[in-house]
Amino acid sequence: MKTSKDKNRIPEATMRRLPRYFLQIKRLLDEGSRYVSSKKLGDYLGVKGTQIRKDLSYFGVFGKARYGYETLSLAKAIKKILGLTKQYKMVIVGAGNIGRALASYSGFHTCGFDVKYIFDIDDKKIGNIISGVKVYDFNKIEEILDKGEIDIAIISTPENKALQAAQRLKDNGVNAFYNFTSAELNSIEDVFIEDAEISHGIFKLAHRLRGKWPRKESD
Amino acid sequence: MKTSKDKNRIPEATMRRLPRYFLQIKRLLDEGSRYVSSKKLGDYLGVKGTQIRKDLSYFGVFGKARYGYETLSLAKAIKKILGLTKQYKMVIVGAGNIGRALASYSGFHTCGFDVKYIFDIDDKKIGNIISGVKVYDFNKIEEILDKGEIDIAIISTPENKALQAAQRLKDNGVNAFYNFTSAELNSIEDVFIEDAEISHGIFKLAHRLRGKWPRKESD
DNA sequence: TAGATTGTTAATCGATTAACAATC
DNA sequence: TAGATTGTTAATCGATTAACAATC
Repeated sequence: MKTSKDKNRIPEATMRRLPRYFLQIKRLLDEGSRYVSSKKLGDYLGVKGTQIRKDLSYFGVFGKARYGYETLSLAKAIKKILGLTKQYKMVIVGAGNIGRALASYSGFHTCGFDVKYIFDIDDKKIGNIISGVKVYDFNKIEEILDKGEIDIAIISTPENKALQAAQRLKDNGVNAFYNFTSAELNSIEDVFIEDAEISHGIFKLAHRLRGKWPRKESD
Repeated sequence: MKTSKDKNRIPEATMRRLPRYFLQIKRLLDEGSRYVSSKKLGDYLGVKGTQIRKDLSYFGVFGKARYGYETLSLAKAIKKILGLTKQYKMVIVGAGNIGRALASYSGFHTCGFDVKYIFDIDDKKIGNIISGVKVYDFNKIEEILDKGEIDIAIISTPENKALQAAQRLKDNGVNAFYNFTSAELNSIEDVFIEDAEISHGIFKLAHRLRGKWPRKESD
């Protein structure tokens, strides 16, 4: 496991907030706001102004005293930080309920994430078209994918197939995984993993409902 | 915003790990393991043994020196902590791609989360049955729901409808929300909110692919 | 017993925030 | 100018982990 002890490393907490900053700034842009202060942006998101200024300072993003941040250039800066200036090619592995929903998810396409292939092992699904994307036989994946062609794989298989699927994708040159199963993919070396297991969130809600605190992570 | 400064408060970071502990222990139970050490459990999850022992100590969960933790009683303890000993009644608001996938998501039902109603405002969807659950007219929600009947609402509407939908649900006695939209629901007072916006995760992956660090949040 | 593993303490590390001089 | 807001420093707060006596 390659851990960077880089002094210039971006704090994880900052990275968790950045997508929310980005989406809120896009909303402000849509409304025609030209400037936004860290205070005002923070109020929208339940974050303190100092926090936002500090987060942005890691990236050398500068506002103007008295005016705040220019929305358009801030949006561009965060877009660059988040790596949204290039296109990403994705595959979805597992054409179940979640996989199909993700294939149709508009948020990917509008931000430069293109689903190129969907894979499954079910003959009834292979050959189908989901949101304009064809379902291929996962067992023929080596014939279909060029090495290095795919940037990100979404894993939406049954839990007990997730690890072997991800490993096989890695062997084919994929090294970023968005994992929607509850499987632990930690054992795969030298790849990026983002977990998005749905039941985790509902467990946390259940805990808070029982215990009655706190309302949000950020509280 | 009611923020507990309780000294006995469970750290957020602990709460984020607990669901993963729970699922891994269930896997171990399925394999027939009767005991597991904090070291071994941690190795499965990429977490240090001390971390696990500390997390569990907040809840007064005790292992046995030399043996570790008894899997069955540990599973029961975490189940209780997470509030999974009771049933939760849910509604899904928005019968789009994500809403339909969630209605069919087996992870909810098997853990005691029951989807009672699905709501939408589209006449073409109202009256349909999705995974055995009927789609109702959101505009008649007050006639359909008894106050206090519903524990958790899943928000899977378009972004620009999310806030008003959640507010209307709150007015009908719902005070926990699992938000799958990118809308910010912070402005609703005195409710529990868990965000699960899909694009946030893919943004973080894109950032790491660009910058090449770090592989996982936990690294 | 011997040794593996516990729960807890204290040290370290990282993230948040109050305070404030600089500045537009 | 006057005052709002910035970027940064230093203090605080919270989370992780090394160390270790206790214990099964």
